[in-house]
Amino acid sequence: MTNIQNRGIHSPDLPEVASRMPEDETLYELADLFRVFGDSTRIKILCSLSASDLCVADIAALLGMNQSAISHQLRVLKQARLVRVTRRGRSSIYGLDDDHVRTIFEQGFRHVRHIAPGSGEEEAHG
Amino acid sequence: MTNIQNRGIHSPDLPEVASRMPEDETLYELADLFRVFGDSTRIKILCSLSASDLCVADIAALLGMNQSAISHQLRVLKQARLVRVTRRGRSSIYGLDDDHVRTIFEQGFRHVRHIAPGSGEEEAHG
DNA sequence: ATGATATATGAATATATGCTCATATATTCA
DNA sequence: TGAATATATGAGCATATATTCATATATCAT
Repeated sequence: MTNIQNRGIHSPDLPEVASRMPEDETLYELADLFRVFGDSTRIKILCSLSASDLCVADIAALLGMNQSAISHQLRVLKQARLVRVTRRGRSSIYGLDDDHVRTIFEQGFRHVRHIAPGSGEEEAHG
Repeated sequence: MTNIQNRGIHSPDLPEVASRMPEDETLYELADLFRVFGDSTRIKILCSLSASDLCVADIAALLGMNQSAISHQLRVLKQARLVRVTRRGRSSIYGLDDDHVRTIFEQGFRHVRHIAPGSGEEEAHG
């Protein structure tokens, strides 16, 4: 029989899918958030801070990078509300802003390690 | 010899932090993973696919973008193992690869909803 | 005040990346 | 077979971005 397999819109679910899409603004914010995680320097910084609050010089020393680069990236992280900063004398002490950061981080970790979420214990890097 | 407040390494935890840092390779993979989430087009694609498996043309129609752009991004998502593809006739049906994707995605959602909108500097969306 | 230390920031640059266009590949149907 | 449809891909361009360098700002010690 002349069964029409594919013409125009292919999935009958498409209107349903469209109706379930969040606001564009929300999706942009989401992409912005993940983009901040999507750089190895920032990942290393977040990973360090998940272990302990640290000043800029310590982070730079830990990562073997220059102070300016770290400071620039800390600004990005701060603007994204992923880290908070407290002035302490001459130093700025940075720390993770909240536990969402840790959670997102660890989910990504599980993914790259191919470990099922919510399964057994895992080395806490934070 | 007066009291030395800060010289060289500032945090006594620094060696401990260093010892807890994962392998560089792992951190690069983690950044690579998040970078894939860090684009609004790919986020929209993932969001669509979290509702239903879809062919390329449907995704393009849904997002109002041209087929080539979507295809290029689907390749990125496939290489990152965030989506899987099944050939069905002339169409390629894409779907989320596993539930990690959904979980990471939803954690991000919680974060952006948790942050008070408009309370910080924001960049242009891309 | 001066000098030393710690961090922040603007400009410049090199690289990365997303999109478009044109085209190639793959599949279905007449 | 050839036409039509669906997707994939390479090249080129425009934009974004991560780093470095130089320098500004802020704090502490003398």
